[in-house]
Amino acid sequence: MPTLETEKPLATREQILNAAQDSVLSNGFGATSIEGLIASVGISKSGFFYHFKDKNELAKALLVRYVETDTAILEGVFKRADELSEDPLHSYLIALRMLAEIFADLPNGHPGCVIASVCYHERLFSRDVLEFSKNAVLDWRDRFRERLERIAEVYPPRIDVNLYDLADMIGCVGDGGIILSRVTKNPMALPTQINLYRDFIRLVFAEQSDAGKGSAD
Amino acid sequence: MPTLETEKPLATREQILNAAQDSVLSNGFGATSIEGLIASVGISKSGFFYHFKDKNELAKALLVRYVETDTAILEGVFKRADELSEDPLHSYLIALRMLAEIFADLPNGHPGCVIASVCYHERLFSRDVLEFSKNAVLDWRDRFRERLERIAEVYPPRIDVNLYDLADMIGCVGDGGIILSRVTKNPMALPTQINLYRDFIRLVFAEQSDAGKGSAD
DNA sequence: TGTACATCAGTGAACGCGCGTTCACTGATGTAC
DNA sequence: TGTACATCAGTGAACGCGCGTTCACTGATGTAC
Repeated sequence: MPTLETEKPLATREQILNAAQDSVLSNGFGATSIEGLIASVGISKSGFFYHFKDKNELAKALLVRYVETDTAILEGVFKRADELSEDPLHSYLIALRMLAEIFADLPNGHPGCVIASVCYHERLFSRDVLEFSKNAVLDWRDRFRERLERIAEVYPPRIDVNLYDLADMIGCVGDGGIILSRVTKNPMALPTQINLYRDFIRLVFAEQSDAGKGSAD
Repeated sequence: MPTLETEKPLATREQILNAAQDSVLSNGFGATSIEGLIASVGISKSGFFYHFKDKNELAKALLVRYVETDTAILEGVFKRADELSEDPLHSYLIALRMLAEIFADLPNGHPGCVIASVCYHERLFSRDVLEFSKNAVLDWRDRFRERLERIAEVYPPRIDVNLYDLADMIGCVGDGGIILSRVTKNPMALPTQINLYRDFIRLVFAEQSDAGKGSAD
């Protein structure tokens, strides 16, 4: 009586990363001990060092995995938004709404941003880890900025605004929203703030005097 | 030949807190060792324990001091802004500009937010520390919200917006801006984001059809 | 003014535990011929 | 198909260092009478 083939074995390395991310985001990297991780995963200490040559290698792997996951989520959201509307502003607003909904649907709220955690432990990590972190942020900025440029071509901005900064702002509101959610223990704070950024975008680009073309909502 | 009386002795306790804040914001609390602190301050380990009964007491003192300082800065900014304009929107916009300038003038950028650091180490701290942190955020929200209410009475908001959320947003943009500044190593990212929030406020409340009363800038 | 005591701001030595890391080893599975 | 070797995914024991904390003590200053 064989069970379904869809059961996931969940590789040991992945289990370690899950336990590590949970601990790093709630205890900090310095208070995340290998001893604690192996206890929660159920392997020996040598088992850990088979997967990661040292603790710094664990941090790097954690960061890489987080950035890859987040980038994939972002790409997915933009792809679906583009399928729903060809208008760049429409699509951008839909994507933001989707992001807010994804975070609102997480049962315990957003688990925390590994990039933010790394930046508050910066003296612990090597230059390449910090560079990777920076490049991820610049990549996300570029993805948003490129869409904002396309919007600005169709909808001239109502105020003089730098599109790089406006692209950065979603990351700021996101990271700040996560902190606000955690501190106030209110998971909805993050999606609420994302929707507020969305309102800002609408005010900057839409609802011009040509009201005939319909709401962008 | 006595030196000026204005020379500050800088109490040992204050020196410890300065060294601790620097380390906590750049290494994290777990990787901040008492051994390291006493080395940089130049006292013995027992000297440290004379001032703080344990490491958690240090965290609490750090948080309390940070919140008090930040609250004082905020109160000062609002007070000066109120002296410069009686109009609630004007005053709010002036205060935001001042905040952005204060951060822009810090030579190495904002040192980091202790509240944010605490929230990314939450499992390390006792309930009262987390409560204190939460209350500080709720207090700041209230200070901004109360001003936004007064603005909304004079300038009906152009969009349907929750003033609590709009008050929270400055904190989010601030915390997110600090992270952006650190990750991209660009101290100007934080003041730039604050000015972007300021643009949002202007779009929400000002530049209504009654253009006769002059720019709010 | 002198003396007794209290408080302040620490020192110095010792404690045991847990940490990250290393090393020699192993049993199961995969591959070459 | 059998045998030899390589790789994978770990185990178990030991290491020394640094950590937070405790304890008995101290010299300088402040206060009571």
